[in-house]
Amino acid sequence: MPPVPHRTTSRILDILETVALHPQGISLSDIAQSLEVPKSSIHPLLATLADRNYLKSNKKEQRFFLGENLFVLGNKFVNDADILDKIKEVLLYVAEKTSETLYFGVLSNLDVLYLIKADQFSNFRVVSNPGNKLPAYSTGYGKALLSQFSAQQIRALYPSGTLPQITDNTLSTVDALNEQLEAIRNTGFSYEKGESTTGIQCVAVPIIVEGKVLSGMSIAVPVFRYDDVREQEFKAYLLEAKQKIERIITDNRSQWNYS
Amino acid sequence: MPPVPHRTTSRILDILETVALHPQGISLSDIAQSLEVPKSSIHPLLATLADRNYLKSNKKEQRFFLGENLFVLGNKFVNDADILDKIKEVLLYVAEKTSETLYFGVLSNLDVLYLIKADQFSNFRVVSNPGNKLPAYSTGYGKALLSQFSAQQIRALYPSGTLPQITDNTLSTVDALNEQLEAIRNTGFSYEKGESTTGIQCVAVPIIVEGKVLSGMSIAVPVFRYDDVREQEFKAYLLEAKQKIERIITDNRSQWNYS
DNA sequence: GAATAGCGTTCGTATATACGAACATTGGAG
DNA sequence: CTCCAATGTTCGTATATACGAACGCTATTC
Repeated sequence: MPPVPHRTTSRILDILETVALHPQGISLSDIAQSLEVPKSSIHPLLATLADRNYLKSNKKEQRFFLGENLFVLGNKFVNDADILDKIKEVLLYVAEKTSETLYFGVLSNLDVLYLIKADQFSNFRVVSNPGNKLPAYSTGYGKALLSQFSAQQIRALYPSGTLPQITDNTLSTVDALNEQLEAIRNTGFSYEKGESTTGIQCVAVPIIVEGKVLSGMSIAVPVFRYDDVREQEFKAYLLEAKQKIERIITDNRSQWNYS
Repeated sequence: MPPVPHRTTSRILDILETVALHPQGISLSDIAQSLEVPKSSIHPLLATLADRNYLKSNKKEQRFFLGENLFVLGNKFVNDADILDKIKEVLLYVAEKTSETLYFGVLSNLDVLYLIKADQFSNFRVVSNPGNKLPAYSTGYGKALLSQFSAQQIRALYPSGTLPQITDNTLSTVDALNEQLEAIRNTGFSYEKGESTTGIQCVAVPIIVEGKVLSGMSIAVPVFRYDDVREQEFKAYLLEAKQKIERIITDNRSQWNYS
């Protein structure tokens, strides 16, 4: 933590995030207005970011887009170490056995960040849906990740006591969340029923290494393919995969820089 | 172009790129030494980048790594529009038909940037992954992309007249490159024989929309699976895919912000 | 266990940068 | 065709920031 956050650095990150929020492009003036800073203050920053290909400027339409070098950096984050490849193999195995979709990710502040998605059909290695974030309390593996915190800590993380709704089924209160987290700590399994995407149910487990919840994994299933029998099957595969992955992480501890 | 490049912005990008070059982590002092700036100058920048999760600091080992939010931004670059998904489908079709690996990418300065890779098997050790860059002159589709420039322009882009070697087979002179580019302009096909990865041959085509070379696509094949008969087959599939992709781009012109 | 070498951290001041206002340019409306 | 309302751009000065040196901390070495 700096004495105060470095202003220019914060602004550059704000700029990138603002541009990211506008896939159709955004003008210098709109960025300035959105950040509540003078146009002239961010003008040189934008010019440099564009010059270095971290932003792309469409000069005709006077709009800025994200630049290719962000893609390059973003991929370096996951591609350098092969530990994620090994984990993906485990996920693919379960995806093939169950014909359902597996997710693997970590906690990023109060959001879950999808690092890997594995399903039967799109098993080529393009960073696609990974990279998305969702509020942790609204997803199966998000709740698995939150289970590392005590009820008291959870209350401190969500001081308002209420949780913004994503769907009709999203948990709405911190008390309800804490109740589920307690169950997760006791049983080792986390459940989600259409709380982030209507029509999708999940079972999830936390990945725990040396007593710490490092990441989580979930299997996502359309409601119409979900029943009690299959749930038992999913849980068995999840447990098997969990152990494999915890072993992989233990054996490659130095490569784990994701949480 | 700014009056002069904005110093702080440049430094932040330099920091990120320096950290990216050190997957095993790098200390504040080493970053400072590498950029030839005082430690105290970048200290607040690093603290802010880490605080915002664009860098991750391992405080025990005093090392910095790339942070998850770079992954988030990098994925926004490709995920927002579904145009790349559509192109991916075309590549996957050819990958299945030929059982070989397809690449799709764009020019980024003098490098080729891999945007999509499509192959049948996910766990194969691969030439390159999306997000990687290679010198354009050393790859099949890189040469396809360079074919949009005249011999004179190419000489201006590589003023030394010589090309750094990647493998034993990399083209070594700009004259040799220009000779091949002329052939590409005439035939529409670009060839590579182990010039970036020993043992891999490529055939590639440029993707041309409204007279402009926007991107390129290649099929990468181990030498031992490559022969004249298959080459004809590859070229037929590439032509078919090229037309499909050019159509996709034409129909989704507004989504194309990649080059 | 003392000494050392490396690291991150702090702080006052020289210096680069951010700001606001005025200017320039473009596209669209009347 | 003219005007207007956007946009991006420039420039001098107030201001935040970068610098260098000194400090403190930790871990390794002898």
